[in-house]
Amino acid sequence: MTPSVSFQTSNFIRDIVLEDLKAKKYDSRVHTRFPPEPNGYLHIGHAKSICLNFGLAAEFGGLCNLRFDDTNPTKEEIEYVESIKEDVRWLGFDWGDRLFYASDYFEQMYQYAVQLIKDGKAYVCDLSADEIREYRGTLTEPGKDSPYRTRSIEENLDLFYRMRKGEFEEGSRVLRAKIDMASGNLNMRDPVIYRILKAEHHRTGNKWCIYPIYDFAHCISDSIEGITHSICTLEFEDHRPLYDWFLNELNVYHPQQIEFARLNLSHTVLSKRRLVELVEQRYVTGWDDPRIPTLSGLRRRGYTPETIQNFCERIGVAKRNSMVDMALLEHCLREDLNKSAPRVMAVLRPLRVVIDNYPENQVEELEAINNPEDFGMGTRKVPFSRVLYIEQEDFREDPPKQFFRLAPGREVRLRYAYFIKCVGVVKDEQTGEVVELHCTYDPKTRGGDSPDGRKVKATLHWVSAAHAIKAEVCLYDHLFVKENPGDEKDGRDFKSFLNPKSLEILTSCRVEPSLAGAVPGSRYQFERLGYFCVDSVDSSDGALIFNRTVTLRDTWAKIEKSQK
RNA sequence: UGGGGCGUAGACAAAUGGCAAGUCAGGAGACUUUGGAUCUCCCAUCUGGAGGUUCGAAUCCUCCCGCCCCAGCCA
Repeated sequence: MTPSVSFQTSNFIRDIVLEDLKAKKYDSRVHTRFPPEPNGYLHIGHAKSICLNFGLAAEFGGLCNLRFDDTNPTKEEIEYVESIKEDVRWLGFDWGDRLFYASDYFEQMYQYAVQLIKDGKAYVCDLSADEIREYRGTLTEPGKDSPYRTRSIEENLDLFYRMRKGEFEEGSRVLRAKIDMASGNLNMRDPVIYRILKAEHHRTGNKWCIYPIYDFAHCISDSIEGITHSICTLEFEDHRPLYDWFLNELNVYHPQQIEFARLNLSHTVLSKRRLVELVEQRYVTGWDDPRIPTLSGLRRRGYTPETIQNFCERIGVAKRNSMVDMALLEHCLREDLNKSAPRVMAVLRPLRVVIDNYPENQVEELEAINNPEDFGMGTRKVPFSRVLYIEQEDFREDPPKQFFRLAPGREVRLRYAYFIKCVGVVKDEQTGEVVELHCTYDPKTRGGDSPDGRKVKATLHWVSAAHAIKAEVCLYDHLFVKENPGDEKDGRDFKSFLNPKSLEILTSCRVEPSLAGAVPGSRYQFERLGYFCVDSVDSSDGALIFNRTVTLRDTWAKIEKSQK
């Protein structure tokens, strides 16, 4: 449970823990938990919570439990618990032997509910769901007492027991806490704590037909596990009085609930509802589509756990609702990959180049550095020959101002190879499209330096046509064109902001031969283009498929854009 | 019109009555065999607003304004 990223700034939760430690509260223990409901895939918003909870525990020599909040059998599935475990592990955290389920505590919770009844603090209510809503009142008007509120303890005990036995229909009765129907906090107006659900639970099977509601189950689970700091998101702030009420009435160990603002990321969506919609309605290919911010999607896209941990540390933890710029996530990504990804040359949109004065059948093996940020990663050989491919966008017949790359009559460097000069342009007679370039090379510039000290303004990447491997490359862009697609004011549905260019598939790419056999999931920097990883689902030895994780910063693109 | 929160730069975010950190974005320059990386500099006379307390206020007090959450037998 050692986080590979260390903290740099303080946040209010860390401050609370520090104060508690100083005051020797909770016997100086720090024990947190990450409590997902197994009803969906984890996304980067969950990562913020995971990093916070596990990170705090690690920082202060404490413990963090993984606990599934599985109190609603109608929505939860085993598939999700497996994916959640995998994602937490992948992110870099270890819950040791502390994998728990709220359902582990169902019997204890039942006993606690009985205790509340015996103390006159809970009652069985026969009102229908609609009636309960009516009796609850509104935001500005108090509710009114249920006619069943004054049932005797004996009757309540009997009815609750029979609810458990399955004698009643779903929806016919619930157990409610007896608190205050006039409270300004709606959660305190005699909240339901048990409902009848005749559904099979993924862990307890058909043992139960009554299930506790979140508010009751969560605080008790925290209490049983000896949690010290129960960290959750802002929308539960209103539930804290209830969390405290149950634990006080039950007179049991009492953790403290602390709320923080959930993550919002620009140009994407992080709500479970919207993610489900994108997946189920096939706007994306699945939960691991590289364009969505699920952990499985980010993983397939080529993100590293370190990047995500680092990002989560940088965004901080506060109570203010905010929207983090995707550019920050991408910055963390580039920072990480720049240090670790081996460099390689790949041409996405090939333009054929013939070196007229290069011997027809000659092949040279030129030495290339694997990572200029880390010479320990060594060097490799790349083949050079008479016919090459360069990137289409690296040539302009009529170069605009500040375009330093190849143009008729202009000399540039081919990385690790030679200076070449463009001496001829072949066009398609029909379309006028440039289909081939003729160049000459200067043999004295082998390796890329000229003995006479003459300079070139650009260095291009290239591959040898005869040696390159064909590959497919998926180019990804933001899934949404709008910064906050979740803002559906004006009546626009979030899906209307989908970016039609979020995926572009290039099928005629050429990559250098060293990439033969590249293993799925491995990451590379394609020089001058960006970071790419071998797709872990669709790629194979015979047909390499790369996902573009993120582009390199592109100063030229910025200049070009400002020229328009 | 009830209850609970939150307002510091384009985006995040520190500061704990002592003179507005840091990061991203943006701008300028240096360097460069990746227009990458790296380095340097610039980017809040000011903390939603107005008053007040104080030698001193983003921090304390008062009033005002704005934004978010809550009326599931979801979590």
